[in-house]
Amino acid sequence: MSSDSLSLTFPDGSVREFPNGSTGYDVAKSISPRLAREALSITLDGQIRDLNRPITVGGYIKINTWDTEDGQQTFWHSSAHLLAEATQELFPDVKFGIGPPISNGFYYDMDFGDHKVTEADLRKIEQKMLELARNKSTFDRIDISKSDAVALFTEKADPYKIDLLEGLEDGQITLYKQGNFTDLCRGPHIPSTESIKAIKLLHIAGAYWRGDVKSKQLTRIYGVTFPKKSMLDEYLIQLEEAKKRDHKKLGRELGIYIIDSMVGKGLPLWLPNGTMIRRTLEAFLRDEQVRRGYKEVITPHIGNLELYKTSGHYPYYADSQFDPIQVEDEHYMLKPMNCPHHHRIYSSSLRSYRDLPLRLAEFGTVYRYEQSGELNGLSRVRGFTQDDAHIYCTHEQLKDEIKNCVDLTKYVFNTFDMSVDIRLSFRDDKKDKYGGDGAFWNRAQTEINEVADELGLDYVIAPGEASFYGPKIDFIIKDALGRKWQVGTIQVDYVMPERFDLTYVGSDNQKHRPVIIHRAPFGSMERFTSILIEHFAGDFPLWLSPLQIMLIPVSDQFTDTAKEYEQQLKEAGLRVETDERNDQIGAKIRDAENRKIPYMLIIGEREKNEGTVSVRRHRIGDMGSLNFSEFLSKVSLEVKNRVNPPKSK
RNA sequence: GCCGAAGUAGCUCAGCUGGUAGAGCAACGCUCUCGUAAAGCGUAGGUCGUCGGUUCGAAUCCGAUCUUCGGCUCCA
Repeated sequence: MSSDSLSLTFPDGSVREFPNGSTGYDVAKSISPRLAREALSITLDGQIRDLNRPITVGGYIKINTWDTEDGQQTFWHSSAHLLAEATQELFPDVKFGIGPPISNGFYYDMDFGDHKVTEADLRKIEQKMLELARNKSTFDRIDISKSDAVALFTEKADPYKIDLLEGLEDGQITLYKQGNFTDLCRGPHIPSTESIKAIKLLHIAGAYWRGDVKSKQLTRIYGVTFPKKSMLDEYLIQLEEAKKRDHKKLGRELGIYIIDSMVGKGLPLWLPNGTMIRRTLEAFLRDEQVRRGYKEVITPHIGNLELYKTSGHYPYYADSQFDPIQVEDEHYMLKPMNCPHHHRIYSSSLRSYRDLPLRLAEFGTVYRYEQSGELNGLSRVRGFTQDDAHIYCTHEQLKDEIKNCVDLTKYVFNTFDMSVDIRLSFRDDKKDKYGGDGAFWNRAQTEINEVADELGLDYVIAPGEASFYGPKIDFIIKDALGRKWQVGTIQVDYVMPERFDLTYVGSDNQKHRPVIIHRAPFGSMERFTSILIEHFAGDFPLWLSPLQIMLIPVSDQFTDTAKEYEQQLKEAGLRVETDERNDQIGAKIRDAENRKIPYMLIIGEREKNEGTVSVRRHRIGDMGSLNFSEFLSKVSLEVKNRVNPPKSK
């Protein structure tokens, strides 16, 4: 290959030669004029680059249009610059922080001085952005020396940019300029503001500079942009749909839980319907755990402060615990976790290697002080119940036990057809964040990694996300609004056995240290329930639904027949009610549909005579008539198999 | 905790620049005895989150406070 030409490999595997110095635009144009028109950037060997930047080295190339994630990121990154330009026009004294693209749009952190940004400001900035976009300004890349860059931002009196520059090396500093706005930026950007056709600034938030609470709090403006107006409309409709699934809204409408200000912030009260769901979930997991050799225990809601000094949780997590309670001469803590209690159960008798693994499980309620601004419905609370268990095992048993935990966790999520992301949370190099011996840590991380590979898990490794006593496998799920929540977790712990001096007698008649696995498939019953509400949009599978069947007599002369069926269904273990109200059936059906009751049985003259029921399925509609006994066996099977609700729409 | 926004009937919301509150649904009562997403009529329900201030007069303006929501920070 001569230096005058470039060899580019395309996603379909084809390889083509281009003159050295060709731009992404040239390449796109050689494929089709339409692609050239729609291209936003290219990805060359995994790196996103400007469309109009000359390519000097060959490699794997992708042309990024709006339809690709890389294309959207480029688009939104440029949109952040447009937001900054518009803001600068309207508020010339504003200082700029950072403005990256995010998974659904972009933001820019800015220092508005004494000005408080309002909704009205957002609308004005939006208008200015649209106006500037129509100028069709190009995004121009400028290579600059560090000293020139410092001089430029000193002149602009932009302290945050100068702060950023301090962390950068000379020789790799670039600026991007569009219209009258120049920003320190590594890029890349779309060719011109022209393609930004629809803009919505969504909300204002405070954000600390560099994420540090001690730094100045800047004003963050979130926005989203699209190349077509219709896409924005569609996006806004989607947002509305997501809000309809919000567990805080459905939680109230379906009588699942309330948060009462007199009881306290972050302290949910489970209503009868919610309690039914939760108890059913607990029974589901309890049965599965019994099958897998767990023993259930019960421990109190408080514990002596000494317990948490021994574990190291106190004062390590003092900031997120409720203050100790003084009783006579002693101090007690509302328990922030269940482990220490379980460790003491382990210690309560001499353990032989023949006793291991010992798997102690508890639906244990814990209390943590969460900052008030962080509380959120059932997702983030101050008192919650973990489906906790601690597995005490020998080192030889560890990997199999981790596998069993992964298997159980996956079984749980599969039951609900939920997709989860798996994260291996390891430690980073901030040593004081973690307890225990470094050698134990390395061993535990290696073992977790090996298990994940042996099971063929699809995972990402997250340094710095470990707990203080050990690395973990975390299961992460997204809520209706795309926010991520950690649900299940599996943690390997070599630290607590040391701190609590846990031992077992081995076959060699010597004392040995067990290893502990902490695990919770649901994580927290509160959070998991919130995720379930949003996952099913309130349409729970039959086995979980608080009320499974509503009997609807056509008029009150059929109420007796309905009540007979109600009795038989109850005896079969189903949750049933008869709607005896003096309403027309249309109204009763509508009411049952709104309450998201899985089955409605309509009973009138015909059914009474034939011994049948007319079956209506929530969201599906009339399913015709069945003999009562046929219906009973159908629903019994549906409960037994934990069938997920039919998907429509 | 910090930044921003919002609190009017059980729920969803109206109430313009100050003249002491209004609708729909739900609830309750009566009538209708009804066939797959809303029958008709009527009744009751609010010291407008709370406290203070301005004013002849405050749901409306100002301050404080509480709660909730969206973020930030934190998360064993």
